[in-house]
Amino acid sequence: MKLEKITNKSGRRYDDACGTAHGLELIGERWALLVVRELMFGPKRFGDLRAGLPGLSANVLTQRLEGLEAAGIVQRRKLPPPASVQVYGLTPWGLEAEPIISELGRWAARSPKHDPSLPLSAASMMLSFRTMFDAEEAGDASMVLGFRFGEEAFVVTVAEGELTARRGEADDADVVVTATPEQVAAAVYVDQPMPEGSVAGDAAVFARFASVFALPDKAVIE
Amino acid sequence: MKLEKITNKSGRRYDDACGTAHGLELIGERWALLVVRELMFGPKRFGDLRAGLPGLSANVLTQRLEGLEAAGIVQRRKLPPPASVQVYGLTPWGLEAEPIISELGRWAARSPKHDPSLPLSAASMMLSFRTMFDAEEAGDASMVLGFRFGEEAFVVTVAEGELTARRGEADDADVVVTATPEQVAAAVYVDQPMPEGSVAGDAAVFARFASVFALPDKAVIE
DNA sequence: CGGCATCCGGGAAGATACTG
DNA sequence: CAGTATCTTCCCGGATGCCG
Repeated sequence: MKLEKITNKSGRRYDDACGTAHGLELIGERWALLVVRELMFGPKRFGDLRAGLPGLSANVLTQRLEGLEAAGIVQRRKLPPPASVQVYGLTPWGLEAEPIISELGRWAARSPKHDPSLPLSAASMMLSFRTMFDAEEAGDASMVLGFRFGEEAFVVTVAEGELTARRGEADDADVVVTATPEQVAAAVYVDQPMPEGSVAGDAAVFARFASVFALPDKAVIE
Repeated sequence: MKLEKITNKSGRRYDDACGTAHGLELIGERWALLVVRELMFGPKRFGDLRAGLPGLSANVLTQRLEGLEAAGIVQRRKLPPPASVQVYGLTPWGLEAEPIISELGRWAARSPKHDPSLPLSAASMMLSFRTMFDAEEAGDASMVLGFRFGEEAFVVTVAEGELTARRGEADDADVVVTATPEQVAAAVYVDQPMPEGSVAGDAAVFARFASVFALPDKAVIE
């Protein structure tokens, strides 16, 4: 009694002209936006993506990458020899999805149910700097920090009320932090001390840096 | 040989401290963000929600509303007699999700695959005004428009480079439009003429109004 | 090892019918 | 009108295995 259900090419559409609905068709599937998040600081390999997204299985990651590539958000490239490795990177348009991630993160951080003690990827940590930076509080502070999370290194610059964060080694940093993303989050957002020896250089700079971030107040529901 | 899979109360978490990941747990399920969108201009009844979301079945809507209520995003209220009707409305925090919807919509409108000829709800149309308003283009224009989509009526005001849109009857409007959301979208975004008799009042005002919106350029992928 | 196909169990989404 | 009950379909997540 199978009714032939002529599958209309992809049964699960919203059929809605609204841009938001179309956005959900593009990046609304489970894990999709987090894959984009992981690529926000540059291309990554399949395995490195998995490392930043515990719980995401290989077959689902393959599906998401296929979908994102078909949508024009992700591009697979082959690094030139001698690397000759396949990597996945965002297209310029994909890169412009950052405000979505930021707004969603800023809003959700106010949830009473948000648990900041869970694991955190390096990309999340760096993006949260951009999202939670308080230009007012920073004033005219000027500093360069290096962060090293295992293999991944980042440079964060604060100057003229602006914060920039990018992948890369810090050559002229005031302070270099070698730790886990979770430890940095605890120090910056919950004012916990960093482990011994994890902060190399001017510790006062790191303390000042930590002071220019603040989690938003929790939303009051009733 | 079943391995006891101690189901941790809700098998599908992201286990990620990132605010974005938590946001996806709150409003990342299918349809959830669109339900929030439909409530952006005020509380609605169950059936009216369905009307704005064709394709969403009753049982799924029930699940979404339960989830959103548990998360503190939606509140069910009972209107005072003689209405005595149950409605669903956003909490103050839920209302603050609008930037997420806007950013997602603005970004997705640049997708090469976006099809603006699909059906459109009244709430989507009104939100798109807020999202796509070009203050620069508006200059010092000042006008009041009324929109009527079947039962729903809205007032849109442009003044001092700002646009406001809210539910309500337009008493002092320069022009009142009675049409479908799709027809308005075609007129505003694709410069098509409105049907005969759908624009009551100063037609020049509506023309000027339509000129202060523009769809963003399509993203170039390669 | 990285990338991807395949099989399977569980659960969410979708359609329809039914109830107060 | 506002949901609930039920059934089917499909997606997600885990395991395994193939191939470069």
